[in-house]
Amino acid sequence: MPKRSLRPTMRDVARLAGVSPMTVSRVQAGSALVAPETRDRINAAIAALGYVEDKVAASLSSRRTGFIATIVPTLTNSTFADTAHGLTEALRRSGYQLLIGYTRYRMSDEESLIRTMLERRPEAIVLAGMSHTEAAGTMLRGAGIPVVEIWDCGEADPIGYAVGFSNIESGRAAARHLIALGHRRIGAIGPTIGDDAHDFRGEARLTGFTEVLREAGLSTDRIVQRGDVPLSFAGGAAAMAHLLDTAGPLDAVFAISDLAAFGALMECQRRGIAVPGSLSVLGFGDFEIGDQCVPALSTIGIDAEDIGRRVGELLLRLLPGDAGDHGPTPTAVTDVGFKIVERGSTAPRPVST
Amino acid sequence: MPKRSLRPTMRDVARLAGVSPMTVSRVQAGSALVAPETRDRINAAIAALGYVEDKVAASLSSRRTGFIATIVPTLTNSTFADTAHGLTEALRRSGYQLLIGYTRYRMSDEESLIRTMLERRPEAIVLAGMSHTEAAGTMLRGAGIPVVEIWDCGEADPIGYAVGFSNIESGRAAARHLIALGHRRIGAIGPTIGDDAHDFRGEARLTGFTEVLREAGLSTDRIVQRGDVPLSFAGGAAAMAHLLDTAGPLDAVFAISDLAAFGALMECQRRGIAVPGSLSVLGFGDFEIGDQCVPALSTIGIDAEDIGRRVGELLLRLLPGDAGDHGPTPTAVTDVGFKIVERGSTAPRPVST
DNA sequence: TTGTAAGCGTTATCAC
DNA sequence: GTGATAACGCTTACAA
Repeated sequence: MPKRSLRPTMRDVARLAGVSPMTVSRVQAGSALVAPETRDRINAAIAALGYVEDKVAASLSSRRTGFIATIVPTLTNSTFADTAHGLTEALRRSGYQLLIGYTRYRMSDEESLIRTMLERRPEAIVLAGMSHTEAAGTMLRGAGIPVVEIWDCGEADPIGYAVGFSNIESGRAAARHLIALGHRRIGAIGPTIGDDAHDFRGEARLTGFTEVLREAGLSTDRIVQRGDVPLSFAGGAAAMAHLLDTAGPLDAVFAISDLAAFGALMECQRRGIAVPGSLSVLGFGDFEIGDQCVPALSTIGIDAEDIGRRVGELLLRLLPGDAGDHGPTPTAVTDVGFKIVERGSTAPRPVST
Repeated sequence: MPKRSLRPTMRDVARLAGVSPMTVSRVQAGSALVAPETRDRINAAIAALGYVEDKVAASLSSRRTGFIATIVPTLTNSTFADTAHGLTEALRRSGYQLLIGYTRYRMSDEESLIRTMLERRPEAIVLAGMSHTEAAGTMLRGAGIPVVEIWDCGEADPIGYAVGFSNIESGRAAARHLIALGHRRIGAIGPTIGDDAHDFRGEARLTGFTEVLREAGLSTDRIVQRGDVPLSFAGGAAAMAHLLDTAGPLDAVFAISDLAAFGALMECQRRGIAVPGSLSVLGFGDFEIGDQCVPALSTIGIDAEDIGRRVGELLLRLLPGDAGDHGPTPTAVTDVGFKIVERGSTAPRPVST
């Protein structure tokens, strides 16, 4: 029997207002079935005591925590932060609370995070990617709540729902675009494939890219995978340096992330290599930096915030809400697509050369 | 009386293992006071049923939620994401869970977020800045849990603890640095001061900067505050364009964030203005991008991740932990300081001119 | 080493 | 409109 709480409880409020706890509970829940005077008296008591509802107890009793578990690879990358932002905004007025965790791109972290989050009894779980450990898959399937996999779709069946795009297809599109510009000696930059740490989506993009190069009869020798997951500025610059030092003449380079592409761009700048004059650089993700740098970065555009927003709308329809009718049953897969954003870092291959 | 849960409870595990729920609870808590065989039997039952502990109930009963509430202005900015990361890492093995919320730099959002988070009964609350609404201050003081204000310190007394640095002093240091390089016609870039949306820390930096300019007898007319909070790439570029268009000759510019400084740098590049040849640019924050761009950005360095780490260590000492001795009582204020990082975007004023 | 009893602060349910 | 009662699934405190 723990020592009595320092904070006022609903009982304290009820006592002060001269009603039963149940009536206070009704006021908290915004029920209209309370007499206006009673409500005022209760609100006065709440203010007087500085009462703050205990949602832990409320959650246990009502069996609704209002938590949405969200698991992403990293927070440090604006992409997933944007998605979390979109999700938060979509959920803003609904009273749901995001429970955010990140995996550092490690499957083992993801697995333990899923368990930890499930212990908090979220009403839904949102996580990046379609690849999980076996134990993770079992937990997700047995969780009894909506599961939404994001940032990828099209290749495999989702556990529950999926909101994303085809990473493989986006990689293929990148390759086709560079080929269409007349480039032939094409390179690509991706991260090292680790044991536990994986950027599955970046790898899928590289896979699609490689496929198209091969189909076009072009060499895939200029595809480098080096640097820690996730590849950032410095990793992109280092990979570019490696390409430049060892791969011979080069027409164009695709990086699996704008961060790496920007690093590559800066490496070119440092070496006095004209972009796009003598080398085209194509990024991925449409990060804000690509729009601002000089030259502006051509990229494959993904609307990260929109992914979050759509997940929020999906959840609002899936979860029992006070809004009543939630429309038709949602489809399992939402493909938000991608688009090629042509800016200043890509150009047709010069006629001479 | 809600419908019986679909998930197995501790009772189910206990029944299957032929023990009382209390013994299962002990196993979950990692108590050594359980016979090895009993433990094995219970773990087998847990695995067989796919039992996942209900921390909602555990929290209510034990009065320990394991939540640390964390409120930052934005997640989209790598700075606060880094701090959250540092905090998470410091807390990783302790079993505490971050409850992250962001205010969009709005005091009203902060206030409602504090209330929402307090309802979840966190064991500590961490939030950016020392400025809060009156109601927020009241809630924080009455919360009965450790309060840690971060990213600023030195000017006011913290509610509980503070981990940060003096933003005013950092602005002063920025001005002194540019003056010491010989610059006289000095500008600065900050965001618009909104009604509800405030970047108090950025404003404080600008205040310190302005003070020193004034003390040195230099004009403060080149200090522009425009663009939405928080100032990012595009805002910095626009402010730089404005300065260049209207402020006449300019020796150097300080931006209250590296993001804005990078935008300013790119604007110069677009206009063919040599940096640092004819204009020095100084940023703030030591974001990764400043280290990678060309020219590399001189900046005021703050170790964002370290702030989070220190908060985590502070909390570990403050909170009742299984570790027993937590060392001496922590001091109220931890100043992590800042340092001037000289890179390629600043240079002494050319002798001629 | 294990079990019993009571209760954490709220809400569902049903009676008044 | 309002209240009494019984949970929600777990842990504290103490007994055995």
